[in-house]
Amino acid sequence: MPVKLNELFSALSDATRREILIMLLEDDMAVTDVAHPFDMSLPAISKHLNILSNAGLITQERRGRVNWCKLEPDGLREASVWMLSFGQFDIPDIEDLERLIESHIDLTQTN
Amino acid sequence: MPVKLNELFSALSDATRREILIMLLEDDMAVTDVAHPFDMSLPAISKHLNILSNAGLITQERRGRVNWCKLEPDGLREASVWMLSFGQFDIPDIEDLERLIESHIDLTQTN
DNA sequence: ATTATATTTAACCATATGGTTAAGTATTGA
DNA sequence: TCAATACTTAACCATATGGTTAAATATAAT
Repeated sequence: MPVKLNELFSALSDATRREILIMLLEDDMAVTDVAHPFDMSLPAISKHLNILSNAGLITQERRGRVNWCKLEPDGLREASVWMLSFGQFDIPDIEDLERLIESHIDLTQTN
Repeated sequence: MPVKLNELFSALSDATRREILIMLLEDDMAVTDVAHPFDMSLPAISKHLNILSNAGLITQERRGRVNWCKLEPDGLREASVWMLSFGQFDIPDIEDLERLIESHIDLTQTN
């Protein structure tokens, strides 16, 4: 099942969903725990997680009554290939990248 | 003026707009010429071009009565950094990338 | 068996999105 | 000057999106 660029980019276009991805970078999480930091209802978060699943960015695995959410890093690959293949810009400086990875602050841009 | 990830990813989530970007990869184009291959009204294309402009993906420069559209490749950089900094996946194989760049077929995915 | 926990589903709502057609604005050409 | 060209703007419409609350479901704990 090929990743769909529409759904992939659309999933990434929402700040809440990007924040969820960043949280999942740390560790797998239950839905309730994903929801906790957000000023938003649980059903709203549940919807966001479905959108991320459909975009192939996360997977969910139910064990008992908790649904574990796990980052699916391969999901980003297709979009990154699409963008890189524009080839008009350099791959960003590796040190900038490392700095970004170390502190995720720059990733959490909310708009 | 920092690029906004919401607007950037949202702009990229539409197949028409991605096709427009690919067209502009070849050369700058007038609005009418951008619109030509699409089965869609001129105002619709005009709106898409505005969205791409606001996302920083293109610039428009009016000379006389024609509005020239130009790809702004730096616009993609911020989103690519965001994605690459997830760092969980390898930068795609350079040969895959070159193959993609040579034939844009894989870029024109319509969904 | 009953209750609490974890989550999804359903119904609803306001606003955003992507399209349309019709009218408006410049600029160019005859 | 008048008409054609190259757009943009306005008004509208259907559907999508992102949120809500209330009810339903399934598992776990008492």
